[in-house]
Amino acid sequence: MELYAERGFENTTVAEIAERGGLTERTFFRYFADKREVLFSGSAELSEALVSAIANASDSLAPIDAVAAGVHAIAALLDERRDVAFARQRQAIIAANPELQERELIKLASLASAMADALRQCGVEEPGASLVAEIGIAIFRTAFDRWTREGSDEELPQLVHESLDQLKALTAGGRPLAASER
Amino acid sequence: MELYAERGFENTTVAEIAERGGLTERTFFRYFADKREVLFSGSAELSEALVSAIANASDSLAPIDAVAAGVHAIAALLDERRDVAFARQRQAIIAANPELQERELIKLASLASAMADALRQCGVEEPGASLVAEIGIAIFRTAFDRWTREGSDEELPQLVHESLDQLKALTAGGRPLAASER
DNA sequence: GTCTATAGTCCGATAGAC
DNA sequence: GTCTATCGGACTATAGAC
Repeated sequence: MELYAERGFENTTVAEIAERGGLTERTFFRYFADKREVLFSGSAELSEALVSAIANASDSLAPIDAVAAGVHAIAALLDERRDVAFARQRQAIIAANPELQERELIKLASLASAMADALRQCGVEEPGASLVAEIGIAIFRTAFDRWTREGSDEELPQLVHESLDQLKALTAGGRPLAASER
Repeated sequence: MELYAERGFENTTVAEIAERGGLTERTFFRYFADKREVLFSGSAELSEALVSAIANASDSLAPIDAVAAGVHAIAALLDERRDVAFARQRQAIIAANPELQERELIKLASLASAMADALRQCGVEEPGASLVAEIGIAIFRTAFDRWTREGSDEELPQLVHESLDQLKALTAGGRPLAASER
């Protein structure tokens, strides 16, 4: 994090990271599959929190609300685990580099996939499970973006709640499409 | 495509691609930023179709239906441009390699971003514009996945329509969450 | 821990199109 | 004469094989 923040991700070599950490280059690659992965090591924990929250959600909840419970679990974890300043610095590093954005997106896709699995366990059928899981990620992304944006001082779980309400309003739909518009 | 399909993406060198194309390695890199980009060169065209469909959509449409019009435009383009067999082979190559999946995700994110811009032009406010754009991508992904899956013979625009209907049903929501469940 | 293939960049040369 | 396309070779860092 220090090196990436100081001189940027692509101007940092693995040799430099290893040196500052007091190990060899080879040992770095034993712990992290590649240079990007250092910034994403906490994602397995998020996935577990997400899945267990959905599994424990009442079956009487609509799928979208089960997803909301899962996203709230992630939000609570992030909100407590480390401060906003940390998340902001990390996001700034990622925003400055397309390779890191790619890695972030695939981590989020993996969260979506875990979420879809959990929903199927609760009896939600495909392709609904995958679809609503993607929507869960969209809610999370929107809330997280606002959380890390300078100037916002709301707490993450609250922002998640707001995004969910917005989603419900936005997807309510207006008049149906005429055939010519499809 | 041929080489990637024959021996896999990571077992193909740029030198081999260049040789089969009758150019040098250096020239390959003039046209494509990296080895992955060859598979994603058509995405700018999709983005243009998406944006202009949204810009031309009636302002009386709800945001979600404007997005639906955009996604339908992409679907129509893909459905006409090349056959399903082509899309299937391409998807199989991508599915076999995480690096390619990363690239695909960032291309889709770029589509979402273009869609959010177009929605803001039509007067949709943030963060709603970004949120509903993400949802548009989720609809597209779901429909496209089913389209390229072996055994399905429905046309892409029809699958998009089905995914949209599903989404509306799924996000309708059940009972509201109690505070303890958030 | 050592060794190596390969992606991708930099600098520069050349040649044809308009 | 300017612009653009191809090419050559040297170079570095990543990442994988052993």
